[in-house]
Amino acid sequence: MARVGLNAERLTRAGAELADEVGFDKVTVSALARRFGVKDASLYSHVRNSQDLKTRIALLALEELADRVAAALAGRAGKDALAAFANAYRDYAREHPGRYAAAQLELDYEAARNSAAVRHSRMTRAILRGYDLAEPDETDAVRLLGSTFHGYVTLERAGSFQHTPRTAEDTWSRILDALDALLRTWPTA
Amino acid sequence: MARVGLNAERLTRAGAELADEVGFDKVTVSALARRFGVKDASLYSHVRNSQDLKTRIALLALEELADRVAAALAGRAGKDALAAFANAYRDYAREHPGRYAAAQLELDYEAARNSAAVRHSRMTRAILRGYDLAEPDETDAVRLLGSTFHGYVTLERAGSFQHTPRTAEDTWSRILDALDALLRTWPTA
DNA sequence: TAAATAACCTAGAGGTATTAGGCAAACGTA
DNA sequence: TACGTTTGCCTAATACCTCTAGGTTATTTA
Repeated sequence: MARVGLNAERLTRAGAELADEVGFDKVTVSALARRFGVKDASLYSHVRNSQDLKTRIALLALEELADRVAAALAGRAGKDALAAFANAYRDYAREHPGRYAAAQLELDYEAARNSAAVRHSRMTRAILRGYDLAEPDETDAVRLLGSTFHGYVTLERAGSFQHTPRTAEDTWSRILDALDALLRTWPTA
Repeated sequence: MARVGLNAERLTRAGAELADEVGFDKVTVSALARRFGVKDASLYSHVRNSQDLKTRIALLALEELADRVAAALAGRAGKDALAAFANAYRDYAREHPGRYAAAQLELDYEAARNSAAVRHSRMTRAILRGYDLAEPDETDAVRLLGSTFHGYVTLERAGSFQHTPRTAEDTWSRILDALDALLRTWPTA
């Protein structure tokens, strides 16, 4: 029988594409096998199980996203860096909804520790260097930015901003202004 | 055969409990049938299908959450109202993780329009009355608050804030301070 | 080129979603 | 109270999806 040449990496990539096409929750071992023209059982030589496959897609998405953010951040500082970071994040979510959803998968401690999630938090901290915040304010600000960006992207994708004439685009840009202003005048405890 | 006395509402409530116990994504028709000691097929007289069941749970959660927020908001204004709103939101998510996840389900336009989601956005606007923002700033602020609170609660539940000694509690309270300050001095375009 | 390895297959068990059709309990009514 | 109707729950059956065990064959390597 002709061999297709499967391996964990090809499966992960194809799984990510599938996620963007039909939604991360609809990525199944069966659907992926179908896409390669092989039987379901054949995939189990390459990935441990369905959960393992999903985790791999999540890790791939985290890496890709971190790469993009890193590229966007290069050579920028202050509000410029803030906007570049935020836009890289939002654009990725819009271009790759399935992958973005995958990146939200809850990883266990060990997996998270070794994932690009670490790069993400380091890069967020890097942005804040332009704003001169001492600990624990910096940690609080990291969490604020992470929450706001993630929350915004999630709500936008869910269509929550479609009920008023104000575009998601315009609000986004004003929110970046507002966060920049906030970081420059971070209230002391 | 003894009748258990099922109906859509009891199923929805039990489904919500199940969601809190085992996670919203693990709420299945089978699991719910098991819980009532009946066959899977029996549930289909009361809910159209699995999707319908999940939507009902989502709508229930939205109502409950709106009720809580409304109660928390009563008689408060300004930062007091902001904190009450935010805490009601976060507390609900912590007490009812499954229901909170359900409330995030993407509803179609029609369902959203008739759901408590409308009350939510009205209440968010009510908070902002204490801050004197004109349109479109008010809409932008509504979106900022929604994004930040939702994002924070989601990331906290995912364990994203467990990797540093700073508690999620402390950061939360500082973020409320920061948002309050930001709303009071919202930057003009 | 024979042995070892790896890639894919068949078979099958078990779980979930859903439809169709049946029987019996509960209810309304004469 | 008996009778018909409604409706709650059941059985049966189809269709996917997940995953394991064990086999066959293509490819690699000694």
